[in-house]
Amino acid sequence: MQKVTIHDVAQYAGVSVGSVSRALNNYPHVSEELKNRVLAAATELGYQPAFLAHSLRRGETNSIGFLVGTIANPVISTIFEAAAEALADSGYAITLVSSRNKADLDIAYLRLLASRQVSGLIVSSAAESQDRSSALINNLGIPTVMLDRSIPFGEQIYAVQSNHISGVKDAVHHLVTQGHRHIAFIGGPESFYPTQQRFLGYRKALDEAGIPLKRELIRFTSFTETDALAEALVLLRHKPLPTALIVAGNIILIGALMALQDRHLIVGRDIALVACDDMPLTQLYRPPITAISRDLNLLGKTAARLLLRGIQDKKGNTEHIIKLPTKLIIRKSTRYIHRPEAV
Amino acid sequence: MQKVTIHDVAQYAGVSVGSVSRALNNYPHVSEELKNRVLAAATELGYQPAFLAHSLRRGETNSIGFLVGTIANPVISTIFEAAAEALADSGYAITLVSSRNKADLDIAYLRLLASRQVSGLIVSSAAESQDRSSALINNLGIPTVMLDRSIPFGEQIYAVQSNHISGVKDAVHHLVTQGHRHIAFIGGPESFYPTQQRFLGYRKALDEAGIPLKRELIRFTSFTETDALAEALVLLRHKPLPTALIVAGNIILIGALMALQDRHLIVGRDIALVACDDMPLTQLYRPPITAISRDLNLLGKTAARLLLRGIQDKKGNTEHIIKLPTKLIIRKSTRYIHRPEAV
DNA sequence: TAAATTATGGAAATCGTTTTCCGAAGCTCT
DNA sequence: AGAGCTTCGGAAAACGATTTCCATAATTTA
Repeated sequence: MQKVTIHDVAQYAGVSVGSVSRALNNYPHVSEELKNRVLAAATELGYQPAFLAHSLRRGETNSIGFLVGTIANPVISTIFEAAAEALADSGYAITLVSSRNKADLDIAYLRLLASRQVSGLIVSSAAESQDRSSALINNLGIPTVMLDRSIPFGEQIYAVQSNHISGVKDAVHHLVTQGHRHIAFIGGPESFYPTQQRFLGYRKALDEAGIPLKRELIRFTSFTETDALAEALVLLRHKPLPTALIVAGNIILIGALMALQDRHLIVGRDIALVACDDMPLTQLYRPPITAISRDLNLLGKTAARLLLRGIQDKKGNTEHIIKLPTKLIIRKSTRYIHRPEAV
Repeated sequence: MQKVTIHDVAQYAGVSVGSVSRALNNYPHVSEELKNRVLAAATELGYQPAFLAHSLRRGETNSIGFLVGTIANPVISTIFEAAAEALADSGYAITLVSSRNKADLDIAYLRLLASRQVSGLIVSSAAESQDRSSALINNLGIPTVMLDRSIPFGEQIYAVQSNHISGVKDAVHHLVTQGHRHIAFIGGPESFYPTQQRFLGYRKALDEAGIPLKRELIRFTSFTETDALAEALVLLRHKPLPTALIVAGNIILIGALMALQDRHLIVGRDIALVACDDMPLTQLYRPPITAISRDLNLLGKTAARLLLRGIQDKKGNTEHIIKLPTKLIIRKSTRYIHRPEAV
């Protein structure tokens, strides 16, 4: 299992190293006969071009960097899986780094990926201060796709986003139709783009329905289940109890469900519940939970496609932001008609 | 943002390139003064050694390859997250490839990772024919840790496994204590190591309890929810209905729960349920589901530690297989005492 | 037939580091 | 004063491929 170099192939095939390189890289002015001979020798010897030497000379690594806040989140990992398949089909390998949503690590990892000369970047981190990493991404000069984030100014920076605004608006409208007027909202950090968008949809929909915004029905939390549990408990201890709850985030949902169980509130009977992202938990919960669904697979594939185009086109003549739809899936958790109590 | 090379640093600091390299790599025979001057110049210019050139010369990439069947599985992604943190702390970056449990892709990706000269390998794929990939891993000569898999013969091959046997045995004993005698089992592919181990525990425990094995209470399925649903339905249509069901796999669990809901069977009342791996779904389901739990974080950390040791120690004087415990967490899904009906 | 094109070989430069080898200067220690 | 050690510079080899430059033979085209 010694490493077989291009010289070995050249010698084995009885040709020069230059010819081997030309044959292997589909250069012009190379005869079919020689090409076949080289290819045969290469497979015979099990030759694989040394990645490092190849990349050093070529100046590109055929690998892309993927930065996430955590991969231990089914939504993220599903998106990654889809993107990874598309990228692998195009011959790219992925270096995945997880910053645990720490801004310092975001910076460090971006530098790491840059120093490894990745051909492209997909970023889905959620650290509090996005300013520094945005500035860095701008300076790097590497084609970058942001996943469900607002994008920096740069030329080579793209984004694929979900239409959270219309998703949450649909949900609120649905709740209002059911008779709800005390609709609570709990989401991730206020600085977090999807939270902002969802909250915006929440406000717009309430406004359209002529329902005044009540600050005490709104909570923002970190990404941990325990924090979400604590914040949800605050919400559920409010008198009068909100009749509906919109949970903006799949991790937040876990904390919210814990809080509901802790308060012995039955979903769909004591309180209506809407979740963001349709996952096994929302489908299988008793009762099944109404969810603002989106195609995570499509999200990942689109990100990969956008990045590949960005790597090829040096001129940014493609769309920079792609917005994907959401779809409200109504289930039993919101299907009981709520009769507003007298005030 | 031009690339600044070691020559620039040398010139800027007024020293030779050799001295820069020696200073940066902590070589002996280099004065404090020169070292500081070089370091200052390096930070001043924002110098970062070119990864490719560095690795090419050094012969190691400081990166490890991670092969999974799919990362879109919370169990896998949680393990990955833990391992990634430990590896990153030691300065390694991870190239993650997902084979979608296809044997051909396993082989292709292993070759890819090898050609990229990864320093180590963590493998958690689950393709049907493990023979070819095992042979390949053997030949690669790269330190490798198998995650919850049986290990090939090789010198540099390690594994960290969970004690599924005792876990399932505990579960069966618990069910028997509750009065159950018709205990069904549904798991992943029969060739899949964790399935084999869990099934072994099932058989042993039944044997110890003096309960004969009934073939019609046992189903194996693929990794997809839809297949699991179909197989579970077969099981649940059996007359008489088994009074308890052990589900070996978190994806399988999704299909099983779908089947139970389809048959309008209430978990814990109509049938007792035990799941493998304690996840949000098992904790939050109504009623909460008894689970054979294991510390996924520890699993990942242990794999990373084992691999790092394997990379340093060339002599294999460390333990090659580490077995981690499981713990039965009893919840309401098995807490109703079952009264065996007269036959 | 002259000119142009095609197909190859051979040698060398290049990518940016690390590493080695040799030499020189300075210093310390008997 | 000579031996030995430390500290550095300068040059060059290596890592393994790609790429370029030039030369040469064979073939085609004008």
